[in-house]
Amino acid sequence: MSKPSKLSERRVQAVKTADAGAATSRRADRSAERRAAIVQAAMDEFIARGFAATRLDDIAKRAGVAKGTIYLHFKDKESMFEELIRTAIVPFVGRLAAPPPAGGSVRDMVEALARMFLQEVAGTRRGDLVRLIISEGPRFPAIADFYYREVVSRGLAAMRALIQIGIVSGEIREPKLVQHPQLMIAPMMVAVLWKSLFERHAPLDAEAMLQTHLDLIFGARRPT
Amino acid sequence: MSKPSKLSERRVQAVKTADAGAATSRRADRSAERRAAIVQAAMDEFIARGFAATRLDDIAKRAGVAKGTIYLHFKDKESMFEELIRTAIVPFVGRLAAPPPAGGSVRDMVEALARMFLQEVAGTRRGDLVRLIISEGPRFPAIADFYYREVVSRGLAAMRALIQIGIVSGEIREPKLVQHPQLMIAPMMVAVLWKSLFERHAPLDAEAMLQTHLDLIFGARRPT
DNA sequence: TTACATTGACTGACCAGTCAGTCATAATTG
DNA sequence: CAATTATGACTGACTGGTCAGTCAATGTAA
Repeated sequence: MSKPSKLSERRVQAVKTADAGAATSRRADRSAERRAAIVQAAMDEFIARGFAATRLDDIAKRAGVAKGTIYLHFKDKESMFEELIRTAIVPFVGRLAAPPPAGGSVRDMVEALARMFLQEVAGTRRGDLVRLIISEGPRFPAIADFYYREVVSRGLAAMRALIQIGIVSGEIREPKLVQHPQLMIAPMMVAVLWKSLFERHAPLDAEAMLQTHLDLIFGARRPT
Repeated sequence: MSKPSKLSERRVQAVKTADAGAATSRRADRSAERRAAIVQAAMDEFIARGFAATRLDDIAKRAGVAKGTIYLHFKDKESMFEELIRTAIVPFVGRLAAPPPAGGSVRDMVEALARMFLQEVAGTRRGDLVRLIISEGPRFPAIADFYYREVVSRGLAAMRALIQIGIVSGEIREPKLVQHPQLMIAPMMVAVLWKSLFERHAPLDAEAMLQTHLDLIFGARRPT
């Protein structure tokens, strides 16, 4: 690149005058906005049509941008798709690791996690994202790998830890459960797919199903 | 490919001899064979690549047939896909309805069903078919409808009936389960998807998981 | 020979990716 | 500060390749 000697001063000035502290020029702002629009539009299109059937022209139109602009931000359709999904997953990983909502009982903790999941994933765009990953996973091993590493294995590990605690404390009677944390997650998975595929055939009360599931694992709640 | 002049005589003879009486001409036979080859090839390609990314040229090549031949059997790519999936599902529906393997306990019946499912679906081409339906369902509502009507609703109804019996007989303690037969199926679903997506990251012992699942619902087995 | 099945070259629509040109903005100069 | 020049983000018409679907020619059974 070239000498950024005076440039930096200018920038600093602009910052001092115009904006609330971030060191961004107008151009960079606009560029970032556009990138965000493209990401949003691409997400919608890929979810609606899948990778192969999605046209970059449609993404561009939806983002209010010329097709060429897409190629200023992404190498090609394929890497755009992969980067997109990675980007969408990352913030969710934070959620998984961050809040160990230390309620009293293991059941309460599991319930809180599961509710959060149902709330924020099932029946939302994120749910469709899960379906998209299931769809395209085999053809994009990089994505399947990433998803396994960042979400599945972590999620299962967290669940396994909770189960372990539950077994030690006596809340969970079935010790083999620790070997199959997938069993804890399975109904949530089914809920996500159901909402995405069959909701209009037969609406699913995921909350009620969750309660029944928890009753199976922790024993039915004593009616207070 | 050279002149098969005598070959035809041969064939006719073969038919007269070997054929078990069905009134099929040589032509009809060949046509049926070809159709079967196309169906097989198309299934493989669609499973491997999804609808949009599958090329009819590839299907034709794999089936050992010219592309035009496909259009003698199917109207176009789309209806071919739909018909294909319908055809693949139908025989499986028979299985669902047919064998009420009247073992003694409900647990044994559920276990038999689940094992059959794991054996014949998880980790096989049929499992990939399930994944394919999940993938393309939203873009082929006709297929999602068909699948819901013929497989999902029937499967759940059958499971619900079993659960009802289990509750009445006291084998199942949780009465709410009858409202959520999906809970019975969920681990099987997860097993199918797991095999298809994550088997190479972490192999899943679906049989063991099933046992744990059944123990959760029916209570742990008394060690004999 | 007739009637039907099969073929594969061909067509036209479609679409990912390119690039020469435009123009708002940033930097420099007076 | 205004005038001038440089930059690079952005555009969209264009290209080359791909692929669903067609059909005239050819092969095969009846």
